[in-house]
Amino acid sequence: MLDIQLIRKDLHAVAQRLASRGVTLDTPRIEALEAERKAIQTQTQDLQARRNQLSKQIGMAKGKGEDASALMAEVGGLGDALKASEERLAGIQDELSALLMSVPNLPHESVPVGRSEADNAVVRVVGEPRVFPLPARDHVAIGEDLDLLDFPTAVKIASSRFVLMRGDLARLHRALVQYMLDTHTQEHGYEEVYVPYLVNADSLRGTGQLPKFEEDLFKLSNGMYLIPTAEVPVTNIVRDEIIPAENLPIKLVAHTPCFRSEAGSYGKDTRGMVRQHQFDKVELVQMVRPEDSYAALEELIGHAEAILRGLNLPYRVVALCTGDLGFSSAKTYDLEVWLPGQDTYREISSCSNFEAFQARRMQARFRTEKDGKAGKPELIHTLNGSGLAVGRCLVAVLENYQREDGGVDIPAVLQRYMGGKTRIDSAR
RNA sequence: GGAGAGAUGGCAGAGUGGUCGAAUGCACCGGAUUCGAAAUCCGGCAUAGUGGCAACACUAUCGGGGGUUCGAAUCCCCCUCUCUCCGCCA
Repeated sequence: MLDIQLIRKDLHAVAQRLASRGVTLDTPRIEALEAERKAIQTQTQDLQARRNQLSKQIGMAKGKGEDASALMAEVGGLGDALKASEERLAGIQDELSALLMSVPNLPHESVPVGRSEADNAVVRVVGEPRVFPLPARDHVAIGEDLDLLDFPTAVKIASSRFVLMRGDLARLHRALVQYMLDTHTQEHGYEEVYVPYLVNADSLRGTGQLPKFEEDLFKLSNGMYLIPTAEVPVTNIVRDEIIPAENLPIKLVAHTPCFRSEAGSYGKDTRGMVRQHQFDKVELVQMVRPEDSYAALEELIGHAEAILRGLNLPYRVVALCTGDLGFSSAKTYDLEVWLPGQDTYREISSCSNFEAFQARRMQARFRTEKDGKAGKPELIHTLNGSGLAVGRCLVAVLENYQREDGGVDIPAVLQRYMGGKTRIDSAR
């Protein structure tokens, strides 16, 4: 959510910045609503003040045993006008807040201006794609030939866009999780948290998935939702909290499954485990002071990169352009890993600075002390990034570490989580 | 799942229709006292919003939502959560 004060003060500048992401703000509607809100709110409050004053007089008169019927008649005359005024005000405020909740964040000034993915800026390229003597196979062929990757059975059990992994592949998946968690907790200073995988609507509103993106979520019959990312439960830890300034920054890491309905993505990435209804992710979340958030974003993308460097996977860092930014983000870097089987870079992590956008929705604040005096609560800045998407990372390992004999080498950093194994061989 | 009790300021806890945004205590902040501290005394101490250059004024908020009333922390309805007991359970 944007700052309503900013919208009141500088509506056209806000509209201009939103235009760079391809969003049109209905400025005449907002201006009209604001003007009416101002008039009606003042009128309502005046009427309420009058009612309160008269009611108090009635109380005093009755206390003294005096007749209060004249006063009661006067305040009775206020009733209809007050009720109408209050209802009108509530209507305007509902409309304004609905409008405000559906407005995306403003892009940071450093974000490249552009309309689509094609306009994103490559920030750096790390590692060189390995050259294979034969055309590289994709992870589906590799995994199925090893008898460790099974889509048909997953379809039988659940539906399309689910996967079943067996044996060493399932273990390699777990090894990736362990490696990521250990690296982030032991080397990057994150605290590991275990969180609910079901969340309520308030939490989803807090991080920005609701109200606009309900169709992307799995909703349960009790009104709760399966989490689409650990960002939701982890970031909402600080919802409605006032954090002592000395506790910042807060750096949390969580491993969770993620559930996405993938509505509207029919036909995209139908082969393999790149786009699934259920996948695991290790998620990094930071809550920081506003002045520190852009430094924290650089740190965050570095932490995600460290995993790929440790696995010796080629990748590149991309700065999303204004038109490609997510709803809540002010600035996003994507991490794209090289997939030899697809002969392309594919997104494996997304690191974003939301500035105060989520914090304002969540009322997540911190309190500073100035000269020993408690200062006013101020909104924190929130960030998060995948560190990394586990399923896609597994795909990258399979495709980059494939052997000509059909086996897969196990990256050196994962071998300790694989009981010392150095390669996965066919069971056949 | 069944039965009962409860939710009030940072904490504890009063308040059951009227000058209640809310007694009192603790905690916290400022001052007095002190060489300094403790103790004591005095004062302050919620959040959000609206109008205003400002001083300030007004409005809303006693778990959440709705209702009754001139007036609701207080009465009524719905919901959520917490606690106790029973049942079930990894």
